[in-house]
Amino acid sequence: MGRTPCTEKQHLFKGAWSKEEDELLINYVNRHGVGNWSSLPKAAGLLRCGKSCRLRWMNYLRPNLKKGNFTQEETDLIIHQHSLLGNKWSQIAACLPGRTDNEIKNYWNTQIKRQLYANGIDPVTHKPFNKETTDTTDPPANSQVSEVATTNEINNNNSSSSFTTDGSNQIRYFNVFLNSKVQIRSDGYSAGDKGECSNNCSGVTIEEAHPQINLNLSLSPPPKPQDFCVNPEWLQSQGQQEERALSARNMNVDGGKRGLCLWCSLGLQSNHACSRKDKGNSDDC
DNA sequence: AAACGGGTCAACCGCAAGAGT
DNA sequence: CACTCTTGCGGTTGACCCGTT
Repeated sequence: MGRTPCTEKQHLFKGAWSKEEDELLINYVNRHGVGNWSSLPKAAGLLRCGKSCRLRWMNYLRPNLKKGNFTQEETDLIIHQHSLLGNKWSQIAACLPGRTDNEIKNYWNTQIKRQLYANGIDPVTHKPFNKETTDTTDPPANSQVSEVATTNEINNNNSSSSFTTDGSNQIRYFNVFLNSKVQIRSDGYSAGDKGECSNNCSGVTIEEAHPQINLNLSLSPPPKPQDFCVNPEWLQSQGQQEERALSARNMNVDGGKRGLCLWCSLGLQSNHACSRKDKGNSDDC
């Protein structure tokens, strides 16, 4: 006997939530907390399936949700985390307090992905498109992009001059993200609803704590991806260090203005987040 | 002003994993 | 061990918005 899909249950609403439904759900959760989602609708007087209630609460109604456009730091962090985790939206969301997996997924699919494509970067592998490989959804396992060095390679050499660069934006992209060490939480992964991940990053790098983890950007997920996440402030400081290092070595590989955000450094000034309503976060651009 | 098309995002669907019985 | 139930996740859909023609 199969389970009856909640959508097939009679007398249950679907579609957009009304203000009254929202209030019923909020009032119930405020009084009783989140317990059993399957029994919650009936107890709260809602004609919705538990799944729908949970989704509404998690993605829209729960407190401390951040509304509005993504900041440049958040965007950078999403791309970086995606390069490590792939489409593990919930894990990426855990590193961005107040953001939901659904929100991040939408943002990725509607904006980031398109911009990466436009700039010749495969959003799946985070590598430049291989000229011989047009199927980006399933690149050959042994495909290599000669210009790309792994994080380990870069860190071992401690210099971004270790791989060939013609000063392209793509190389700049990899300098930014591959040189960013990844922090591992000391208390394990427990971000969940509170989005507390970024507050608890310990500052231990993957190389130090998990030397077996392959940081090469690829389709393959890391052995235990939920174990690491990036502190935005720390990532930003790493980016500043990178800028200083490049300056000291006279290696401003983007060939342009210093202090550029990722999008500008990729040559995406015309249509990236800086030109959005939240551009106050990216004055440097 | 209306039609059209592209972008955005809330919500749904199916699946998988884990817990409970 | 087998089955059901619940929860959570990722992919997809469709309504809505907005700019363009």
